[in-house]
Amino acid sequence: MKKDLRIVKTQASLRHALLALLKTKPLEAITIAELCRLANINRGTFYLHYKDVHDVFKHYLEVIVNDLKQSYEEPIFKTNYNIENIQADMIKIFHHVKKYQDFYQIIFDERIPMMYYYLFFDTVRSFMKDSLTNEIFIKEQAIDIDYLISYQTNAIIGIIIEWHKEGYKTSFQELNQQLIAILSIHSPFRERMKEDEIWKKS
Amino acid sequence: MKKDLRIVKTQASLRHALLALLKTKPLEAITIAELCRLANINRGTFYLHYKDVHDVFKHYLEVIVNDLKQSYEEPIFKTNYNIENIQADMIKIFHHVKKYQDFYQIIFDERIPMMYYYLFFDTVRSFMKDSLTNEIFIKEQAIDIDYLISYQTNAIIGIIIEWHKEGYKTSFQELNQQLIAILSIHSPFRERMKEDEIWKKS
DNA sequence: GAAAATATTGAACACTTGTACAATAAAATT
DNA sequence: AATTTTATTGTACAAGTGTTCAATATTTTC
Repeated sequence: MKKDLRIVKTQASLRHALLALLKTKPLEAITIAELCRLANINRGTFYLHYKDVHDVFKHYLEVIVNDLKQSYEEPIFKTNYNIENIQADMIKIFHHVKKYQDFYQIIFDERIPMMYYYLFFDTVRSFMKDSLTNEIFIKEQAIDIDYLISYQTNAIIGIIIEWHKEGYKTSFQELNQQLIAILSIHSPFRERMKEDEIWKKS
Repeated sequence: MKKDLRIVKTQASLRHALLALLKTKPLEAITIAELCRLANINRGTFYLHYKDVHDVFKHYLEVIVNDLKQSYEEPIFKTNYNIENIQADMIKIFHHVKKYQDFYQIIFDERIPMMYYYLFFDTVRSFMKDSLTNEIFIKEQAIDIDYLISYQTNAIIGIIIEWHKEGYKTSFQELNQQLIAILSIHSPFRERMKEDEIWKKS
């Protein structure tokens, strides 16, 4: 069985209409009615395929997220978890966000529902999980791996939030430099701990 | 000049009606029309005070956020940035979220706009800023402090997101234990770096 | 307490939303 | 090419949205 051409045509028409409208107004201002008018689709037909305008937009986010996922298929030698690998992984994310800046500006908009944030979060989180799960140092601690991964994931997204609030002015190379610098100090306690160690040894 | 009693009465009435409705249905399902019916307020009057239902809900979030802020007024000896202070600071946040779990369940709901997330983020961020700005180790590096603070802030919220997805089953004491454990390994690179250091010294 | 100021009301408007259903059109199947 | 299947349409409906305006009610000010 093949997919009904009418369905393909209807959905494509609505998606294209959404892209067109996004050039003139914010996502939250686009109504189902005007989307259907522009797409030449009966409004009743809309509800046979989508729940709301976000449902249509979600398609594009899935395309974008798949592009990000695909960039992680590249065979990087990941036997050891080190700063070069993390750097290579995270710069991909920054590059990706910059590439689709127009979309991420929508996704991080304060009027937009959290669902897009979570979709992005879950995607980045899956990469983070792949990188972390086989590390021995975690098993030594009484750490719930899920909390650790969410901690690390959201930290990275925290940088992107700051980037967003800044209007994406910083280049993604510079952003990557910032991340490396932040990771190099490891945690706010590093200096203090070092002092402690020195003190203990003296 | 004093505040008009009619305004006070109207807004209070709408706010109370919202609380009542929240016990029966999710925030996103509450319409302006039914809110006004329950509050005995003319729908036209609603628009003189609020833009939408979220605008009414925002009031409660501000009350909650102020409660969190107030808990940071407590005089804690913060001359040195160390793990005990961070522990004391962050356990407050977890305790706070648990205390207002009913609200944070709404705030982190995927259907709800990002605005609440940002309001919470900005609040936690301001605490983080106070803790970090005077640290010398930052000035040594070429780190944009804003990126570092947003990184740290969102990392903490990442734990809360995980908590939320889990249904707040974990106790906030246990959650705090997790945070301490995560912070103790500093970063995923710590073990690796240690190895490097050992290697260099041998 | 009277006058001035202003918040609230009710009614109306064009518009959107979500749903239902029979009629129609277009695709897939044979 | 004829038949079956199903997606789309047009229409209708009750409810919500956002705005306007004159009439009314309430509060503040003097």
